[in-house]
Amino acid sequence: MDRLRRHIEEISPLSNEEFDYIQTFFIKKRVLKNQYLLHEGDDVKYEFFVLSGLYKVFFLDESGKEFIIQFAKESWWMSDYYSFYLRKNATVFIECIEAGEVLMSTLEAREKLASEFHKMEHFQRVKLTNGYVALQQRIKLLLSSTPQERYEAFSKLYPDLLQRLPKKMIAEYLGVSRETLSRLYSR
Amino acid sequence: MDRLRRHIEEISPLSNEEFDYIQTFFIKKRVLKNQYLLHEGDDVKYEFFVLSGLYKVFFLDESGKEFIIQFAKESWWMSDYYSFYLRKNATVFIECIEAGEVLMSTLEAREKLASEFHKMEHFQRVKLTNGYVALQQRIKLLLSSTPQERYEAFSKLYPDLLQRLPKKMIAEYLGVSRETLSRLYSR
DNA sequence: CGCGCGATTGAGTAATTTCAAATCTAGTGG
DNA sequence: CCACTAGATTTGAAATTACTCAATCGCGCG
Repeated sequence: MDRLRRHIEEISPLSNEEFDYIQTFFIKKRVLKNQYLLHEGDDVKYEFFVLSGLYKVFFLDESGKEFIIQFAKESWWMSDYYSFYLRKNATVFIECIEAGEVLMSTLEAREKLASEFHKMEHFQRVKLTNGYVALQQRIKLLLSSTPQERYEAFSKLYPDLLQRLPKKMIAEYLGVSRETLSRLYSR
Repeated sequence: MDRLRRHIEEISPLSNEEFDYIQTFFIKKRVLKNQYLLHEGDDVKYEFFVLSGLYKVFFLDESGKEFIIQFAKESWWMSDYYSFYLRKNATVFIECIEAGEVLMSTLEAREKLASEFHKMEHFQRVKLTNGYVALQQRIKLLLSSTPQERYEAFSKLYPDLLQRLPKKMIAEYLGVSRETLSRLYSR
């Protein structure tokens, strides 16, 4: 829980009482390697805050090919946000790559915290702002760059994930086949 | 200004006094066809709220090829958000496609409104949430779909823009060449 | 030592891009 | 009203690029 507190306080400092209360909206869960936190078709009851471990959010096209929407490491949030906010069934999977622990919380919890504490609404707004900007950067890359440039951008942005992830998954995140990615190194 | 009020009140109802105050943070500007609201390299002083007209946010790669990040029509917001929030120089252009009017406001204004009114912070958070989800949907499309599917998704999502935009620009938004897009129709 | 998984390599194929030319369209001025 | 121009769209053909499929390699683990 301490990680959550530090994470929120980077943006909105909290009193002990406040954090004690906020805490009650989260449930801790241990997650094993290869375990699914969310499966296509499920109700999306929760979003997750990563305490430890590594996870991927991905989907499959009709032919079964896999595409990774996001990775999530320590102090990152993840869910199928489209379905979470719109209360639809999940269109994506969340799978654990490295075992660890997550905090789970519901949409009701998120909204209640935001409405009761201006601070928390602010925190969420700042996080979403950063997320929005990051997604727009990724769109720019997907639109305009070669596999080579995508890989370089990824390496610069997430040098740690480069170490922790099989290349196959990086390829699925970049939108390139693993063979093409592999051939980049040889040049 | 009325459009702005209605837009905010879809999410956060306001008293007349509140809106009168909020209004003071915006400056109205007339924009002519082909006029630039933002040019690569500029300070990004403002974000824009579209009262009328149609605009595109785009960038150029090294070879001068154009890619469109977003369109903006009535009641949409636009800026180079990366540079706006991080106070960097613009990496994109904003150009007017159909003449109209916009409201301009600064980062200071946005932050001040958010901190003074929980309501406005909430409004911004909701907008950002929707934006985040929309960008994630676009990423899914860019990763996994053929030009055909992208075009169909665009048509379903923005049937009105399909009418108002030259196909060339739609191609630049979808990340396909205009020739490829053109060949889709003939089938 | 051998199995299994991920990564690499090779060859052929499919799809899109690029470049060039032709066609079409809307707006302008005579 | 017509001719003209600029821009957009379409079409054709060649070139490029990444993909697919298959086979091989490399390494860690039982």
